[in-house]
Amino acid sequence: MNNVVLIGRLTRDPEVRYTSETQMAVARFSVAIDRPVRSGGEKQTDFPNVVVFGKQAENCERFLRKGRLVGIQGRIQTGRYTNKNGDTVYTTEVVANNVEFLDWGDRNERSERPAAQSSQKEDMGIPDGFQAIEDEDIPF
Amino acid sequence: MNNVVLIGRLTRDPEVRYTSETQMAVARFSVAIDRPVRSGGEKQTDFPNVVVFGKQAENCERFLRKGRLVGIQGRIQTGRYTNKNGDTVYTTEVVANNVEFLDWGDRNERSERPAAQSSQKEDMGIPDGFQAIEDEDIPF
Amino acid sequence: MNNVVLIGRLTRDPEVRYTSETQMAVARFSVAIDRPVRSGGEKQTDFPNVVVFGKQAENCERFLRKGRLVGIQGRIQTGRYTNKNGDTVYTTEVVANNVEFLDWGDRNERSERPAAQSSQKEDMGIPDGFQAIEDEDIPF
Amino acid sequence: MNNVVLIGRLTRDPEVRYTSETQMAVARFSVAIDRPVRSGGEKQTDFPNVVVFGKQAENCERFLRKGRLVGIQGRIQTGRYTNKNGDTVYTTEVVANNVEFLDWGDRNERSERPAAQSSQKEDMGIPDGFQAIEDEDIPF
DNA sequence: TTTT
DNA sequence: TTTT
Repeated sequence: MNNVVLIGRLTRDPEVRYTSETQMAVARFSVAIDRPVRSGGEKQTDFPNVVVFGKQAENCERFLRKGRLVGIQGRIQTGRYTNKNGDTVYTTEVVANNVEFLDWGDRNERSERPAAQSSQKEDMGIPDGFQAIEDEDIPF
Repeated sequence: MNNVVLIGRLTRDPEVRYTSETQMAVARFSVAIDRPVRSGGEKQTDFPNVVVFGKQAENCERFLRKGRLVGIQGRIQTGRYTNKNGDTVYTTEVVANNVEFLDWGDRNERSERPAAQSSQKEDMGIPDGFQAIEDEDIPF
Repeated sequence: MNNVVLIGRLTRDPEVRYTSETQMAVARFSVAIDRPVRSGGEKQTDFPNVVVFGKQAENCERFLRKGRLVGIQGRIQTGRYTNKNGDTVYTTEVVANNVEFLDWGDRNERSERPAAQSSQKEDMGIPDGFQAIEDEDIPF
Repeated sequence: MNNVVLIGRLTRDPEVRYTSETQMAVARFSVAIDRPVRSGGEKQTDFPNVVVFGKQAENCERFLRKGRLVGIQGRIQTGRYTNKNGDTVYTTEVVANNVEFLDWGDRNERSERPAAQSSQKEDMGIPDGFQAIEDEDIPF
């Protein structure tokens, strides 16, 4: 069992690359999640990193921008690599199974597309406030 | 372990009553959550019932209306009672530990309060997109 | 977003039926989950109902018995039907995506199979403490 | 919303220190969680780090050992620090709200205590398969 | 590297 | 630094 649910705002636009063999999209971003404020305490925020694969990653590239609110269901994945100094770096990120777009704002849209509208969302088969996962999208 | 996370829209205004001894608020509502649409399938929706206690219930009464989008973290609670026909009715509901208001819309507001605005939210100590839980609110 | 995680013990042996057309297995059971005990309070327990489909349901039939400890990841599903008195009954159950067997005990085994052992588990391709979900098992 | 549920086995004994001012216990460990095995794929495992505070940390020190199975409910916390080379290191860990001991094994027990038994668990006020969180334990 |  |  390894189950994560997050609701937070993108700290920057998603970064998307494509795998060389299958040209599968891989989107990465981090989300800001404010911790519950203790009385008399100051605001604190966590910034978990998120990875999304496949068609969902393509939708992230099209629709998500810095500041957008998203709901994420996924799992924690750990890894490691050796950096240029030769020491081991440990990584922890959230692999998303499902990304829901929780505000369809009209600001911060990329220039190559018009603002999201109800009709457009339906054209794309994207129900309001929900984004289905397709089996063929899951590469792991 | 008994952990539930929901994101959905209120199917009606919250119903709020107060316990007789301590005058603690108890808010009840249900949320609509669309299931992921299977290709070729038709839309289906679940309607789990939600209960909230204490100060959070008071905030639900003030700020939540039918159609609002909320994020809920809580647990499943089961119970039973005997109805007027004398047969046992089994109940299942989600007891919320945390309710987050995910859209601060300007429609459907109750008449006795003005539309939520940034400054007002800060007046109330309610951070945008998050609603802290206070220890003294938890009655269970 | 509709995400549930439970850890609890089966209140009875799973009930399994098979759909008429595709002969897909459908397993049903409920689990007992003790609530955190409040100091000075008495023990209270929730009994959510769980449904499992496909190959996972078959594994539940083979390996799960009353009293076994399971971890469940799934979602809340609501429904309704009309009973023989003609009144509408509302239902809430947890549809499991993943069922993990958390104790491989040697008691309460069905007579038609020997006690679970390490070698047998490996024969069945079931890793210890984890039960993979196969895509073809998911009927919704 | 920031919600994590894990079930996994300790990769080593918990490390416990006490804060200097309040002498609050802080336990740290990581858990091994096998990923669902893809057909034809090889086993892969994640190793998220976990932190526990207060009385629950003390219980971890007493009862948990390398190899034990635990259920954890908590949240993702990120941070950073500067290492001796002067570069920034980013950290991600799971802050546990609740730790459940899922196997009360008789091996790997520390010498200063006998094997856990039903009566002893009740003596300690620890219900079987569940470990309550006390309000005064939560330091954040 | 941090969002409203 | 990795568990059964």
